[in-house]
Amino acid sequence: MIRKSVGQSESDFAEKRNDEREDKDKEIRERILTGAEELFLQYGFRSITMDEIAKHLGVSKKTIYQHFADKDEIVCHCIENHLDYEKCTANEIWAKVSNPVEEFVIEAQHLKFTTHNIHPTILFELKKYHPKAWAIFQEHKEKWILQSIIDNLKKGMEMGFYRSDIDPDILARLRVEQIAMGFDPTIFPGQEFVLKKIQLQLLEHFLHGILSDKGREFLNLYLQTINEQ
DNA sequence: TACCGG
DNA sequence: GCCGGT
Repeated sequence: MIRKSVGQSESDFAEKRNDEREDKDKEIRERILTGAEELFLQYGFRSITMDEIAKHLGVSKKTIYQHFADKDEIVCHCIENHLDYEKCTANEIWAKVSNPVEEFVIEAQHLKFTTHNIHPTILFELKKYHPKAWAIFQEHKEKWILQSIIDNLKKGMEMGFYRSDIDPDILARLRVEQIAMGFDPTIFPGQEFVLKKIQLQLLEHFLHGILSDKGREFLNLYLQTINEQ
């Protein structure tokens, strides 16, 4: 009995120390990922080297490679983190807005905010040099973004903000590809076009194609009150 | 930090 | 020559 309880408390200690080490590992992993993401977003994946990530964080490359197998793994985790974050903010926006038109507008503002200062060729670097991360992004687009836009369109039709004769499954895909197109530097060369202006134009064009009279009235009034603030 | 190999 | 990986 006694031996058992001593043994247990020893293993408790060991377990506790183990937990603490795992927490530390998690912490440094997250630090590496956030640091890398900052650099990637600003300069792109290709131009940022492992040396620069290490220097940016004030750690050695060795430390980084103790936590990640290679650069590709870091890129993939950055993408996953970023997509989780996007899901969270989308849910927060959905909880706050009063109708689907407002959701589109707030989403676009958020997109404008998050894409402000990001490197325009980032998505095409993913496709070319990090196909695994690209696949993660594509799946997110296909499953999650598409579905939330379909939901938005259906809800807007129910509420009478969108025309009743639109096909949500078709137009949701149009909208998804439209957003992607806005990021395509082969279509909109970065030197000539400003990302946020492109996305805003595309959204307004899309919205005016699906709005009912009621929806258009709301949008005009809504944009007016926003611009006054 | 220096070095190798792609 | 550069950069990921050791």
